[in-house]
Amino acid sequence: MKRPTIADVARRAGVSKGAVSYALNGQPGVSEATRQRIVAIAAEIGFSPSSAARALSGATAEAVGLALCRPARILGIEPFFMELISGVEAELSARSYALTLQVVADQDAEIAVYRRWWGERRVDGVLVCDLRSDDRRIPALEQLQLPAVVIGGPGGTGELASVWSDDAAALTEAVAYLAALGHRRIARVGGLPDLRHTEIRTEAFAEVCRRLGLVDAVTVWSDYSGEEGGRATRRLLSSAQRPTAVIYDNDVMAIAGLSVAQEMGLSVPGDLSIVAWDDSPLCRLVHPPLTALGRDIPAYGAHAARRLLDVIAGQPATRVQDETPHLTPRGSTAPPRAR
Amino acid sequence: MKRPTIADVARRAGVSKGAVSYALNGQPGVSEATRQRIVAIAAEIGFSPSSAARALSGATAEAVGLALCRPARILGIEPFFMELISGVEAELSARSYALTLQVVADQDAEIAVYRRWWGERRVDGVLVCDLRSDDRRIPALEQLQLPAVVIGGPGGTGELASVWSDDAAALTEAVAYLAALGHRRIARVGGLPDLRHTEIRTEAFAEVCRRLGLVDAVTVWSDYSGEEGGRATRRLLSSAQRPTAVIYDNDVMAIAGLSVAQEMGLSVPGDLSIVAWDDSPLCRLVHPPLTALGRDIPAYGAHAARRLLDVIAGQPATRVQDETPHLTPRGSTAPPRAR
DNA sequence: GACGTTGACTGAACCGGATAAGTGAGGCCA
DNA sequence: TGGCCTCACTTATCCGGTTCAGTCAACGTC
Repeated sequence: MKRPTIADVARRAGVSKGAVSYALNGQPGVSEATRQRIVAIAAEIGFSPSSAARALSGATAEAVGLALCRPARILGIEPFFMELISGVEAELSARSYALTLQVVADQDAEIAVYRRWWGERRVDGVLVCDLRSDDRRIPALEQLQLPAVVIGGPGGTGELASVWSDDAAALTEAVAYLAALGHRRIARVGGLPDLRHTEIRTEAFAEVCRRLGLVDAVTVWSDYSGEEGGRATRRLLSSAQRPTAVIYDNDVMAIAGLSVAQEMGLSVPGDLSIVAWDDSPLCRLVHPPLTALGRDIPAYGAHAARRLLDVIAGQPATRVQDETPHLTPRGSTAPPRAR
Repeated sequence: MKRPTIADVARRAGVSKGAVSYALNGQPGVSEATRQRIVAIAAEIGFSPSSAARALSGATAEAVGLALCRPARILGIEPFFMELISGVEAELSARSYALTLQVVADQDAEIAVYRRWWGERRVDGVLVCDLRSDDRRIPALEQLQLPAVVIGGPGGTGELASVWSDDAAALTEAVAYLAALGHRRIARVGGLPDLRHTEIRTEAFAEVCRRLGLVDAVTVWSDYSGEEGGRATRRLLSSAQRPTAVIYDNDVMAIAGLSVAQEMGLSVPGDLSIVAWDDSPLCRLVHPPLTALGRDIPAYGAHAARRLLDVIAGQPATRVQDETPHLTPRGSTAPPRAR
């Protein structure tokens, strides 16, 4: 089917292309009667302006990009990204912006994608996930002058705009809660150690444990996968002075940990309390349901998308704080059993 | 930063825009020496052709669209879509096609998105998920003449190209396996009843149960969420003649079902065998690990993407079969305990 | 040496919009 | 009645590529 162009609308309305453009974009320069006639004709023949042509003259692509740097296996199982995308998308499509997605293998590939997208004028800006400590993408984006919003921080985002949540406060709340229940040996299974938020959580964990006098506080690192989470748990629970509570950096590892504990004959929460980060519906699926640090991830994504549109519109690149994750106690935490 | 255009390259090379275009696209019309000089200059100043300008003259957007019609909550928790997207993306980015994503509320919104994308020339084709029985999107796409590949079937895809997997055979295999273990009362918790593949599985389930003489075969419907899956399981297990095995249409519901069974004091697999559809890593996280009908979902997505690019290139719209899901027995299935 | 052929390029048109500059009719005012 | 302004348009240009139709020099050919 031949797709109608602005010239088709103009011909049927008996006016020039320019008049049609003014009419459909709400610009002055046409009478109200003519505008309505043109709008009606456009609707009738199903005209929508070519985004390419519009981008070419208007210089705006009406699209933003999101590059994801995780293997398919982990992307699939972690609800985080899909929920984030849903939120981003809801905000974007409300303003008829498109979302362009790409999965990349590493940071260099990601930088190359940004460079290409910007060169091709395919996107007006990008959202940056998985902020790392000393992240090479930040200077690259600054150099390109590609509008961007970093999802993560605080800190390490250079001159770029960012949206961050206070993971340190959330972790502190979780540790304080466990300590109040009577736990003295708390361990943590962290995510990828070079992610900035892992670093932040690790520091906060050390700090609060020191403050509360919890001496055996140990952090082990993992890669967010269930396999690794399970292995880390097995290692922790096999040690001489095994912890009475474990905090996991995502829900998938927490579920794997729960499974390992039960397999080793430990009762949860009797022998071991478990706290998960990222309160997805998964946490309520297992038995006992997991105490979790949750937040509204689609809202987080929507927030970031909104900020990106602001930055694209020329507003200053600020660092704004999103909701702090809050603890939802469920069946997986209880006072430690006296031994 | 000012982004370089073809004119910048032409100026520095001392040739016309046309020559640059020929050189970079491997067209005849420039000498090999000049071509190499132009390519070197383009690389040096970091030129990548504007996708908008190219789309405007070449009439191809170098992008394909994917609209997802599920609430954020379910999109997030089901690994299926994210894995599918990874696979699609891998195939597309290898040919430097972009993927444009949109989450929609319902079929009408989805049709409107297709209409807009096509009108705006934003995409060259689309992938269609979640095929329904008597799907309104099919005639709409046919009418638009928008290149499309339906992920689903067989049947109900009209004149459109499709990639499908033989769910009926897979379900038959699972039932036969349970029957061989000695199960006589097998139930099934299905997904959304108006999805085509739910229908196909339901028919296959009825058929194989009839053939094997399993009279109490009952199917209940759900919405793929853990809550609903758990509720359905509770209902099934509370009935007078409770089943000794349940087949779930996705892994999330299976995990919820496992949890409900254990909560009701039933042992899995002693009192109840469980089979999950979609063998994501989740199935190996829980205890006991779930017997599952799995397949390579990223490969499925890649396959569909490849077909879409073929259709865009003008090849005939065929219906091709992908891998049939295969059963991986794990700890959640065993012969029924004699009562 | 006149003629056709080929190769290597240039110039210009075109894609479909946005938009600045120009035009002509009508109204207002002195 | 002439001059000026505003309104409602039209015309022309531009965005950055692709591509077709020339142009022009070098070459081979009889």
